[in-house]
Amino acid sequence: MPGHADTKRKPEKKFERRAEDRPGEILSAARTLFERKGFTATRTDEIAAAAGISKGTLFRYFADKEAMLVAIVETVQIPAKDRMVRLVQSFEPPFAPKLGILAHTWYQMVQAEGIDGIPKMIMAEAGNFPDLTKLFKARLHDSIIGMLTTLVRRGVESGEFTCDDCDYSARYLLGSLMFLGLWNNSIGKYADDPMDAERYIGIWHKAACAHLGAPIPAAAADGI
Amino acid sequence: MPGHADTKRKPEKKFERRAEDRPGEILSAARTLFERKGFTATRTDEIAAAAGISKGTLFRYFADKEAMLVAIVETVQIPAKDRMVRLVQSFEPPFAPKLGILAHTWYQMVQAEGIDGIPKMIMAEAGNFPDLTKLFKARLHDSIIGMLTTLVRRGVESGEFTCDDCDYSARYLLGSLMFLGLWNNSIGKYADDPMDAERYIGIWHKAACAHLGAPIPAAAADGI
DNA sequence: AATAAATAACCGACTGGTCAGTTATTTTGG
DNA sequence: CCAAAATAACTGACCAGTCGGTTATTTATT
Repeated sequence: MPGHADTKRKPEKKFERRAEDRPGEILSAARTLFERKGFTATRTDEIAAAAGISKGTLFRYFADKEAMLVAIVETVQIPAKDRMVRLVQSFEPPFAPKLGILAHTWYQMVQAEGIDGIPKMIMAEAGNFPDLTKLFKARLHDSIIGMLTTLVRRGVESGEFTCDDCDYSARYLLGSLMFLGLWNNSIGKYADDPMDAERYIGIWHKAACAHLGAPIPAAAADGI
Repeated sequence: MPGHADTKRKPEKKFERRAEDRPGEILSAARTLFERKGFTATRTDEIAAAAGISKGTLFRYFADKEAMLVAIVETVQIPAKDRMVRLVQSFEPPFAPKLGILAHTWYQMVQAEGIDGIPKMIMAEAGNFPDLTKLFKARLHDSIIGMLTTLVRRGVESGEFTCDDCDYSARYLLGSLMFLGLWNNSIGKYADDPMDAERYIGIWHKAACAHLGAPIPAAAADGI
């Protein structure tokens, strides 16, 4: 039946060999799915389908599912963090308004890069993937905490801030900001109660300045 | 070999019928395991073993695994929340020091009740169990946010606080406090970097007071 | 230039193991 | 003796990762 009297055979390729592009395409597909459904809930078949390849091919390029997430962290999230660190290094006093810039830039960046949901995912899967968790902590969290601690210290040295526990203040600043993404990618998302990012960050900035004893910049709640 | 000439058989009951106590025992076992390993990672066989019964019996008393978690939320977490609400209702100005009492009491309570890790669990599983997520949000989170919003409003009315966005300030206060438990039950736990609760809460209290424009009570960082 | 041989990319059915929930059977106790 | 309680063996769905076989592309040979 198929092809009956059809003499001129259209070769109709079944696939193309595009080894160069595959890893990137796989990671892009995986990132989108991880972001939307979480790590465990994302099936490797789905990643393959979204990347336009078969499941077998997936494992030509990555040892296992976890390796895909590790690659995303390493190729997207860590570079993004590095950009933030460089931005903060360029800051000069007064630092109070810079905190707002920092938060807004961070938020815009994770949105643009499609990595908004990764911290929630890592926290959710921490018990199942301790190695990944340690990677995240060592290569991302520690480095961000260091950056913030330094920023607070510089503010104290310049006389702009007061703070008697810079390390935990940095943890508090990061934590209270991270909460926005954690909430919006879990309960906020699945119980239909997302928080408005600008509004939350506005409060965060105001509270951060107050905590550090700095006068709150007039336009604290404005964009960027 | 076994039993050979042992004529006097010790009946040695295989089980007892204790329908009254089973649900509570099951929930207690489940709570401990959920707390330690998370919801998905906890096997129903483990719960049964910990409760000293067989797996089949588990499903005589609970429709499914999710029902066990729902029951824990309803019988332990919601009552605990109600106690907090009652505590807050009893507060009189000045409210600034009461915020510290609130945070410390909350922390001690969740520790004592063994429900410290539940919010992290709910967030982690939000996508897989939307009904549970909505329950948590409607019966716990909304009610806590309402309580905090009212507290902030009362402070504003009494002239102690300044705040132009009570709702999001309440969300911020709760979120930044919740982060402690989220962190310590995920990355902090599995990457060996738990935060010191007293120290974090001390910072939280100081920042909260600063944000609300209230003088920081002298002993802000002290226990209770 | 045509074709054969070699290689690397790719496919998808399959495996092995896991686990929530079910059921046939046994035990208990009034 | 019988109904409720409990057990233990079972089922069926699920899914990460594998493997034998297939196809596209490159290289070698004439």
